[in-house]
Amino acid sequence: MAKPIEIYRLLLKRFGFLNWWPGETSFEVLVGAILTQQTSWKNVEKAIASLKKEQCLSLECLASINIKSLEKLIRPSGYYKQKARRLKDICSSIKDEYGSIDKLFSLDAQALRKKLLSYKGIGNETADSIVLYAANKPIFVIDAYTKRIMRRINKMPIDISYDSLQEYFEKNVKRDLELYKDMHAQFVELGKSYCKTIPLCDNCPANNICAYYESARSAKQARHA
DNA sequence: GTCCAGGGCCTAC
DNA sequence: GTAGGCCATGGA
Repeated sequence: MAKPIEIYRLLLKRFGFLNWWPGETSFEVLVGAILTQQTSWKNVEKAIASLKKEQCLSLECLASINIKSLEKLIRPSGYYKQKARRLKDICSSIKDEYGSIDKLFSLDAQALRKKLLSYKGIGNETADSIVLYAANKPIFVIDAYTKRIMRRINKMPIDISYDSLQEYFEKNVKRDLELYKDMHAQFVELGKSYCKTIPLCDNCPANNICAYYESARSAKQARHA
């Protein structure tokens, strides 16, 4: 089994540090996390730009905006009716319960995760993305790419649960904010570039990474022999 | 024209 | 508790 940190080192060498999820504010990151569900980041950027242009990228504005206006603004991010309704409701709830994003983010990681999961429209991955990238608390984000890659490299079962895989990473990777951020980004980068929906492909660079890892391990074993 | 993206909810079994 | 359907735009 390749250790997660070893896979990460290979990816880091391949892609370089990714400085993922550039958002001007933690609130922008939170909004982006919801809008990017099953949607390419480029389309999310368009929606965020519209919100900024209308000066509505704030908890107060999104909590009170007319729903049709919001739908129009975030339309490029897809599922726009659903996302508009959920985004507005989530912002209203946060505003009523906490008054500000900072107050919400002052909860500890697990309490924050639990609170986020109680909002309709925020599931495991979105909650963890917000905890990690918006609230800056180290929690490991699992996504479809991570699952596929771990299946490919470490023969993890395809139907492994979110919680189990998260537990595996958090048990095997030193809890470090920047490491957790970049490691998830690296997995996504690899998945985006090469893995797509092919569960086990030939001539895929992910396999090169596997091969690279295997040869490195063989070399190490040879040295110790 | 077809496929799919930095998911999650609801319903049926 | 889980498989299947649904939500929808825009780029490759």
